[in-house]
Amino acid sequence: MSTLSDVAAVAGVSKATASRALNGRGLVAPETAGRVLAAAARLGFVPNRAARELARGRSGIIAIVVPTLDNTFFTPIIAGAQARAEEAGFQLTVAVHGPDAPGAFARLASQVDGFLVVAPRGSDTLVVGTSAAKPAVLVDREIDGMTSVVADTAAAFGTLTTWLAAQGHERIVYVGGPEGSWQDRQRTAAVQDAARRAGAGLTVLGPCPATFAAGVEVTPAVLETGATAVVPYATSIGLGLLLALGTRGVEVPRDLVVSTEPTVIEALGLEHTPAIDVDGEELGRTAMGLLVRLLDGQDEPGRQVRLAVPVRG
Amino acid sequence: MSTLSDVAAVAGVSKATASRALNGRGLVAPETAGRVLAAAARLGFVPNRAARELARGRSGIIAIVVPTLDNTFFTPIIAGAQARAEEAGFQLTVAVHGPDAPGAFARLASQVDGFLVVAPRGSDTLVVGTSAAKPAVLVDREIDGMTSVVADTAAAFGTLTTWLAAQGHERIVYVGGPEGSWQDRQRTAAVQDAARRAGAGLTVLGPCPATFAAGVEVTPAVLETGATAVVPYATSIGLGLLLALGTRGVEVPRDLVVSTEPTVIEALGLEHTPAIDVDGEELGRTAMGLLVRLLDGQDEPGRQVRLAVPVRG
DNA sequence: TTCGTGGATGGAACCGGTTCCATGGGACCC
DNA sequence: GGGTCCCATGGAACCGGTTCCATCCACGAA
Repeated sequence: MSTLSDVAAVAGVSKATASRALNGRGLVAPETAGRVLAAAARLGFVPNRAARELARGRSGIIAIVVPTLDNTFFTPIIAGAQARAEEAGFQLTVAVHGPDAPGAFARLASQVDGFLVVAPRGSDTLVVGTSAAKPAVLVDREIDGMTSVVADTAAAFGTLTTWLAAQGHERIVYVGGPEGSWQDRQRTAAVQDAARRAGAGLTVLGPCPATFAAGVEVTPAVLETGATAVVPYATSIGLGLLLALGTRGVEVPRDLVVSTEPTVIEALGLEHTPAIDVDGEELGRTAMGLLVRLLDGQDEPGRQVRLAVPVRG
Repeated sequence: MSTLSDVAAVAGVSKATASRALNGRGLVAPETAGRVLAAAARLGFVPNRAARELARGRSGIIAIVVPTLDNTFFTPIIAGAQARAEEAGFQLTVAVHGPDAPGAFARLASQVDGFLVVAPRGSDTLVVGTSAAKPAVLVDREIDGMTSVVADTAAAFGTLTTWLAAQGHERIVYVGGPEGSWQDRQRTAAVQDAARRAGAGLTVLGPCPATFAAGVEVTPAVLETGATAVVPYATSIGLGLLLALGTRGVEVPRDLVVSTEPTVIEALGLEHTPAIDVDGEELGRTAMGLLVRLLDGQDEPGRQVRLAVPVRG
């Protein structure tokens, strides 16, 4: 492992100049910079992260805190954040916050430069309090004063409901998400509003955890309403529904339309089925982008970004 | 943020002694150590990770490299590894290796102390070569000379096949996993062996990517064989099968038995359906445990651990 | 009493970068 | 031609720990 001193020696300059040349800061003669860069390349120089962190007083690590890894809604977010972090020269660590969220934050806070917080549930004050120690960006939820980025699924659910009503569906079911979910509150309101405007009957079921099993379980209740269209909170719930409907001989979408996401439609060859298309990677990427700006002081906390969510009718 | 110097000053000792007391190494008089610990507690001292890394020449970070986060087989492994890493005082970063696996390794290698490698596919030499720079533990795959831990699903698949044959199934289908998968080779061999011994007819389909959509797609081919039992490589494939069978009016398990995992059985209320129960968290925990021992020099590379996988008939 | 021994402690070097500050030299202007 | 200013560069301090080595002290043995 070669060090900065080695590079400096080979290039015939001091450590100080070598450091400046490699970081692109400060003023270095182009010719000198070229020599340093060449030397670094030849030696395969990789800066020692620990030394850099110590000198800069920054860890270069960002933590993304998610409730679980078992929900495929979160994983693309992580992937997107990871990609963007790498571009910006940060490392990402994934922390799963179980029941002991505050404890987990406290332990991490001194180790990282900032947080990406994915906390769909839990009280506002808890989220704010635990992530106050370091700059943080809230993902897919909004709290006043906190920087956040959300997929505007509420609007998408509204559009989708309107579309269903326009297709002649007079009885629609919305299967709600987990208890206390911020997004569920938004979506419920949007769906109710859209149904009311369109004059369609709406039944709201739930709360339901965002799992496959919950979708299976809620199926009888859905059928009981006599509805011709279902809008489930999450893809996992929708899959559970589809599976349970299949075993009951209910044909989709002939007997009942179940809204879902494009990948499911494609996989199953469903037709005449509406879908919303949340780009989780984009969500993660954007959130990380905001956090990097916060850390660089290019942005003040509190900015709220909404990403449009396409609806495919 | 208080530093070691602060702690030393408060305790009335030198930095050297304070360090020794806090790390439990070297010899420190019990009375002195007590004073240092008390001072540290009072000041809320948290050692600066970067400084410690720099001095020790160890980063304290371990990377787990997975092919994707979208497969729920990998995520519990990460969770288990994460838990064990925390116990041992390591941080875990999750790296997703896309097409550029060697590049990803090279960039990471200088930043971390070791690797957990989850590489179900890809050639042996590639895996060995890319992870040779740092101590590594291979997860759910075996390569001579590398430390590894695998869930012995091959044995479980064999047992399961035997059980199916004993239940009277004369025609069985095994839906194979992704092309080049090490586990798939093991499982195929085990299933073939068990079927032959039991005198049951076996059709091997595939290769199939471990996705939901692949399960849907393979369904017609499965039905065509006239088999009464299917053993899919992965849970995701099995779910696709179940879904597609439902839409075709094939009742499970009356018309066709589909082996799966316990959580699916429970969710769907399936009966008379065999399941194998891979404990992903345990896999991750064990792998991390092995890596920690490697890093501490308590173990030589090359140890291979197999975890038994229960079969529920 | 003195020497040897070993445990507790402190001083200081060191890990590998970053950055403040001082210095030197060249170009430009008067 | 001389003075000024600015830019490129180097020296050295510093980030906050760890650890080698020397020192000091107390105790037991000769």
